Amino acid sequence: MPELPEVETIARGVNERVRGDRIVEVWFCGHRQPFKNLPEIQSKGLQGRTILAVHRTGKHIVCELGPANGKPAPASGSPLDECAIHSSAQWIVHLGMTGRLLAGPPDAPLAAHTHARLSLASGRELRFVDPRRFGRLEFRDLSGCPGFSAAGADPLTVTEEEFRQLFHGRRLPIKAALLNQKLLSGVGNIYADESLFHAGLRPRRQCGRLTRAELERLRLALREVLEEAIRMGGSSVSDYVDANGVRGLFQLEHCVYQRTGLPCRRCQRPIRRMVLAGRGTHYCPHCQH
DNA sequence: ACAGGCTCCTGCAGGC
DNA sequence: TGCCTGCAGGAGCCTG
Repeated sequence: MPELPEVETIARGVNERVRGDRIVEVWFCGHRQPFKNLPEIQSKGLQGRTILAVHRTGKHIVCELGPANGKPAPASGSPLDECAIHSSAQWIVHLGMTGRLLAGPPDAPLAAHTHARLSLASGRELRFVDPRRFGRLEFRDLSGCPGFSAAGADPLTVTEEEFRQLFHGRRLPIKAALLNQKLLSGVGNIYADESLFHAGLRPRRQCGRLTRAELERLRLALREVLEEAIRMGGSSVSDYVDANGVRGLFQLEHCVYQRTGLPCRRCQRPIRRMVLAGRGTHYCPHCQH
């Protein structure tokens, strides 16, 4: 399931391949599910636009687009901020659990559950594939509404003070809070479990009762785990692949996630599993307090 | 306002 | 072997 590191990896890969390319033709399959606004609106909106840049915001992939039938993209290498200023529309992709965004040759075999195909002027094709259809696609014309921004703080850049404020006075378990995208954008089940292990905190701890030192340990653990996972191209559990269709390696580094009954990498005692906030939750009862 | 539970959806694993 | 059931989960919605 794609979380921040997987989405970051995909966004970087797609950006390298399609930046500066122009959308020539759009094909959507008829399923209602993945479209936040109507496929006809998205199709019409996307056609003829140049992809200025592709980047990650929370768990969303944002394609910054130039004006309809407008000028070609700015020279490559120009900073993203500059592109964002000139961006006149966005295509926002959320991968849900099983979504893939692939940039490849048009004659690549068509995967089952392909919901969108964007033909590009270079001859490449950008495809959105999503078997479980939890993913979402949205087109935004920025002349009519503001650009997309994640609801929560980015766990890679959130400061100590901001982080503390997010959890202050809340009574829900820290694991549930980490999964709440309105607080932090980008953390999902894998990295919530892994960061709580590295911070030595039990997932059920009430967030309002964590000490200042514990919260800071968690913030740093979260950042370290996410940055390391990005370096390794993400975690490939389920069927995650990057923009090239290549699997990540961070699943080999997991300390608790999906390691129920296996020995803890630190104390050798068995990892336990429970259900919390409706999610499978993995922890070491000896190393986490 | 907040917290918890249900729902969507499909592929896969396990049991019989 | 083949069928059936249960489980996995992000996020929006509903309820208490």
